[in-house]
Amino acid sequence: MKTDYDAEYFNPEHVLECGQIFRFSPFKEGYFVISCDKACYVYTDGVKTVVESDDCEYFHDFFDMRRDYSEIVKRAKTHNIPLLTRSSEVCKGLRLLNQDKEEMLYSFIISQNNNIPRIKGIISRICEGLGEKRDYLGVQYHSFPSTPALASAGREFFREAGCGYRDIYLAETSARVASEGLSRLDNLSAGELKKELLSYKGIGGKVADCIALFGFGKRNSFPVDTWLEKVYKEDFGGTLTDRAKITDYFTELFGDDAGYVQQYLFYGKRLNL
DNA sequence: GCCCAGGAGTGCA
DNA sequence: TGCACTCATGGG
Repeated sequence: MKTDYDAEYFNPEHVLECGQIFRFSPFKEGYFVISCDKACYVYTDGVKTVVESDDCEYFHDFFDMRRDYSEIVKRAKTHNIPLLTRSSEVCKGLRLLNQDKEEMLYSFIISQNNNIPRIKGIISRICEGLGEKRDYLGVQYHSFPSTPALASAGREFFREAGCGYRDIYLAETSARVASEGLSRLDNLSAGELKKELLSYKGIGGKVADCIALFGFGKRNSFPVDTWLEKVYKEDFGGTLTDRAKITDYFTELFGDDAGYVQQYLFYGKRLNL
């Protein structure tokens, strides 16, 4: 099955390369994208962006197609911040994905003090070791492992997958989630959710904000990493150094658009716009 | 060899 | 509470 969308506010490169997802790779005229145990092929053909999948309904929601991004871009420009204006215009095809909670939880624990190419490699090896084999369009891939599979893998498995010192975080947190589930995180406000996420081993402020934003749809979250620290200093003239306070500054400034703005700024800074 | 990467945990004042 | 130190690992 395939579904096509207006390409103006749906650019696969912007959506995938902006750092919110780690399981995708160039494929034919576009990208092969994996989420949980599902896969799709996404590419742009002229003025249309096409999604091919066995579950187009899932990926319709995954790519956040019910939301009007022209309004988000319009509001971003009203702040008159040069980097944000440039980035939201050049990257107006960027969309925030609605990703799986558990996949985000484990993926962003791995992301701490790490670089994106290596994060992708580690996650890929974990999926190959513990996930289930799948096939779509002749491509072999593995599902993201279930929490029980992760919990029974043991610390040494994660070390061999290249996680480094984060091995213990994954072992402990997956064991905890295996025993108590994640339903305790449902129906919480963004503030309450972050507070709860901070109680897991390996989850600090920045990672909690990423999980809330990408996994729980808390679009008023604003993760501050090394790139956003640089944006804060160079493009907002900020003087604070505490990341928690910088996060507060941005969330108060951008409110319910904070998460979208954060992605425009993060990706725009990395592209040196 | 150095510095950096979508940082967080720990110990100590 | 604040702050320095440490933690694997691969790329540039």
